[in-house]
Amino acid sequence: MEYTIKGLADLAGVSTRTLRYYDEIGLLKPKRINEAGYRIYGPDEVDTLQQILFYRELGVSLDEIKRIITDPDFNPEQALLDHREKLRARKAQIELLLENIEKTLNQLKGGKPMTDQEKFAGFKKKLVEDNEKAYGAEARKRWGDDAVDESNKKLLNMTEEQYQELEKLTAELNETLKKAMETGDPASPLGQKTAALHKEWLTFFWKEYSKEAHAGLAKMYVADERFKAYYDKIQDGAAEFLRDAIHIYTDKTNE
Amino acid sequence: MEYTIKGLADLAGVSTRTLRYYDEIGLLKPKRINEAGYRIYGPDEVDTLQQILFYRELGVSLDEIKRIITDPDFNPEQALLDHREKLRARKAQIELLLENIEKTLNQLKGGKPMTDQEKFAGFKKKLVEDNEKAYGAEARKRWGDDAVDESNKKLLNMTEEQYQELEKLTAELNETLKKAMETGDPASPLGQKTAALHKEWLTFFWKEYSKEAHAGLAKMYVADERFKAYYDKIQDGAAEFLRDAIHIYTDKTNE
DNA sequence: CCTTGACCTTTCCGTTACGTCAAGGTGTAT
DNA sequence: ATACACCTTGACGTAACGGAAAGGTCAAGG
Repeated sequence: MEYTIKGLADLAGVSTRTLRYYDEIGLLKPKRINEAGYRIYGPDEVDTLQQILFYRELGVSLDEIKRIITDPDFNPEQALLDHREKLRARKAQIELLLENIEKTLNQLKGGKPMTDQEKFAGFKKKLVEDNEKAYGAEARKRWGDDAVDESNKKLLNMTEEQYQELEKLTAELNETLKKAMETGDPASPLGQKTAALHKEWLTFFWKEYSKEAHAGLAKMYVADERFKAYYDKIQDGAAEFLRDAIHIYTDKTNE
Repeated sequence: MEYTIKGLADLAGVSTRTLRYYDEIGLLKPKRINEAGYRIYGPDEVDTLQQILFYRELGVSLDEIKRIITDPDFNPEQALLDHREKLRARKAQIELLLENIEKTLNQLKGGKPMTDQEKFAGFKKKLVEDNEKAYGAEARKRWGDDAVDESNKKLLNMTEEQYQELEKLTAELNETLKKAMETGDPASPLGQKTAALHKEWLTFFWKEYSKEAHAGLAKMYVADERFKAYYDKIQDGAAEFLRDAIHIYTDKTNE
């Protein structure tokens, strides 16, 4: 099937100006030009336009799209799989915004107030994209740790200030844990200060604190390899020490 | 809570440049300017920015947003309800695109081929918006029948050509129906031609044709007030006549 | 006290992805 | 033969910022 410029434009729901522009920048050249100078598009161009629109829909710049689809290694199937992932992420974002609306409506009707943070949940589209790019170890090499940390911070929806406070608290926690381990006793004042700091640290991530959950997390610190490795890097046996300290801490405040 | 420009920017996930621009165009003025000339934002500005971002997310121009939120009749709750509707529509559009991807992937793997129309299903975002605006009888007054017809055509995902063919066919069907009714006999050649034309007309909307479904639709034409009114406007009793003609037609080709 | 470094200001030019004329050629249905 | 709906190439306009220049402000640390 062959199309004139308006035929293809109507088919795809874009303007003829758009198709001429795509021709101009070399993104989508017509299959041929007829005697009268008209642009004639064929089946291949139809499929390419479909791919272009998928990328455009996802906010990729035309320049980038051109780079991608003219790449000799371009794999249409993989591209579609990528699109699917992105679209699912976008769907999730919309669901976040819908939740946000429900909360805001609730607040308007005299329900519980929202924090300023919550008011902007779901809007950080670009940041989510950045995170996607930054995902994985390879990203750290390509953009450096700073970029990845930046992205994480944004994902956590924190202000600069809060993030710095978290960093400080993390450092203090690790420092105190190290010192406490020198005493060798999880029940010692330093050991218990570590547990208290850990509770404070947790409030950055948890909406509500409960002793049970805290104690449960402590157990997991030893059971889960990833957590264990993180704490053992500070000092060998740190995960176990922290677990014990937390258990004593949560038991103590229980009575 | 008060924020400096970067504080609010970080909170909302926008750039400071964006906030300065919003100030410049009068969309979001800071609560006050301090002695040093710094922009200081308060709680009201936080809430306004949230509303702005909702509208922006939905593709409303900043000019339009300004008009909306400075309107003395502006109702924040109604606005949120509107946002919710739009977001749900967008979610539906994404689901359409996801279906499109599945189909395209299936075709790549040697599954059944897609029509060129299908390849662009889900992309007509602007057209869907237009349709939303054009929805309801009031819209016909405001934009005229042409605009609404245009929108309908696009929604049906037809090319200009196909649409013209449909219009022609519709006219021919109505014409033939009128003439056939003069004979008074649904079984007459003209009556049967009407039924045949109706079948052809149906293929514009149905993916697959079956005599049973066709006969069923004919019954509905009489039972459903809306359909009955449409055909009776052509001539009184037209719905019944067409139903009978179709029943004879589908019975005949049955044997 | 003085210097850093992260903030803040205004001004101005650049960019992307087209929309919108303008001025003219083409194709075909009546 | 004349509409009328197509097509062409310029060329200018636009929205919503990004980014750089040139400079003022402020809290923290040596």
